[in-house]
Amino acid sequence: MKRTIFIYGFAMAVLIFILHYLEYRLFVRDLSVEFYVGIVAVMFTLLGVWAGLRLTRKKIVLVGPDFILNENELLRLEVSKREHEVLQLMAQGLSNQEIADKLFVSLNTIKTHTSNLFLKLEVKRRTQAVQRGKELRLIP
Amino acid sequence: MKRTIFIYGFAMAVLIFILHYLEYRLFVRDLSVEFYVGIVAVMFTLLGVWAGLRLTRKKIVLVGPDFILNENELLRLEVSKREHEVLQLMAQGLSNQEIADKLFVSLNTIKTHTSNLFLKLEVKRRTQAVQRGKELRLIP
DNA sequence: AGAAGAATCATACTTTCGGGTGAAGGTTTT
DNA sequence: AAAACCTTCACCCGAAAGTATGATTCTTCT
Repeated sequence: MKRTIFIYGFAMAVLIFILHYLEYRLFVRDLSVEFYVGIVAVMFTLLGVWAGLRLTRKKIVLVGPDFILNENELLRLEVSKREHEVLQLMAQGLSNQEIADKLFVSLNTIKTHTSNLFLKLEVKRRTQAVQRGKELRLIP
Repeated sequence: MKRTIFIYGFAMAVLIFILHYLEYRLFVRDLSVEFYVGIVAVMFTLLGVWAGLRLTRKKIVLVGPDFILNENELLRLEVSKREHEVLQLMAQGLSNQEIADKLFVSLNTIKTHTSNLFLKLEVKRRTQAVQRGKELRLIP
C-alpha cells in the first residue's frame, strides 16, 4: 500500500519533469497546452488503471481469511461436535485412517461418523461433504 | 465496453474544455502550466481507476464470482486441458464414473487423468487435489 | 434413576479410488 | 518422417471409502 502510493507519486513527479524537459528543451513552446494536457491525461489514465487494479487486488486477498462458523446450520442439521471435527479433518484431505489416528479412535468409528455426516449433509461422497460444508459455512 | 470507451472519451473532452474555460475566463493565465498538468493528472488518474475497475469487473463476472484462473500454474505444472476439466468436475464432488459419463469417455480414461493429475499436483487423494487446485487458483 | 443422545467399536459386504503397466490413435513440433 | 505429447482405453490388484446392523460405554437432561 505504502509502496503503491510512493511509486505513484514518484511516477507523477517524473512525468511532470519529463513534460517540462520536452517543453523547454525540444519544442520550445511550439506546441499548445492541449498537447501537454493530452499526454498527461493518457499517461495518468494508464497509471490510474494500474493503481486501481493494485488496490482492488489487495482487497480480494484480504477477503480470503475470514470465516464465521454458522452454528445455526450445525444445530439445524443436528451435526454433533465430533462429526464436525471429522468434517474439518476431512476437508484437509485426510483419509479416514489418518483422521482416526489424529483423534485416537478406531477407523470404524470414523467410518460411522462420516456415514452419519453424509446422511445429515445429504451427500454421498466426502468431496461433496466438504463442498457442502463450505457452502453452509460449517468449515472455512 | 463501447459505452465505457464512449463515456471515457466524452469525459476527456469535457475536462479539457473545463480547463480551457478556467484558464481563459477566471485565472487569466495567472497560474503556471504545472497547476493545470496537476489537475489533469489527478482527474485522469481517477478516471483511469474507474475505467480499469469497469473493464476488469466485467472480465471477472464472465468467469464467475471473483475467480481468476492462474494459467501460469497450469503451464508450470504441465496440467493439460482435459486434466483441468477433470479437476473441475472432481471439485464438484463427482465420482470418476460420473465424470466419465459427463465427458462421454470411459471410466478408465478418467482414472488415468486423475492419476496423472495427482502426480502433477503432488497429492494422494482427490480431496487434496481439490484443495491444492483452489490454492493454486486452478479452479474457483 | 432412567431415557436420550453421543461416542465408541465391531463385523461383513459392496463400491469407489488409486497405482502400475501397456498400448493405440491423434496432434503438434522438430 | 520422427519425436513428443495428449487422449483414449484396458486389465489387474490392493487400499480406501461407504453401507448396514448391532452393541457397549458415557454423558446429559429430565
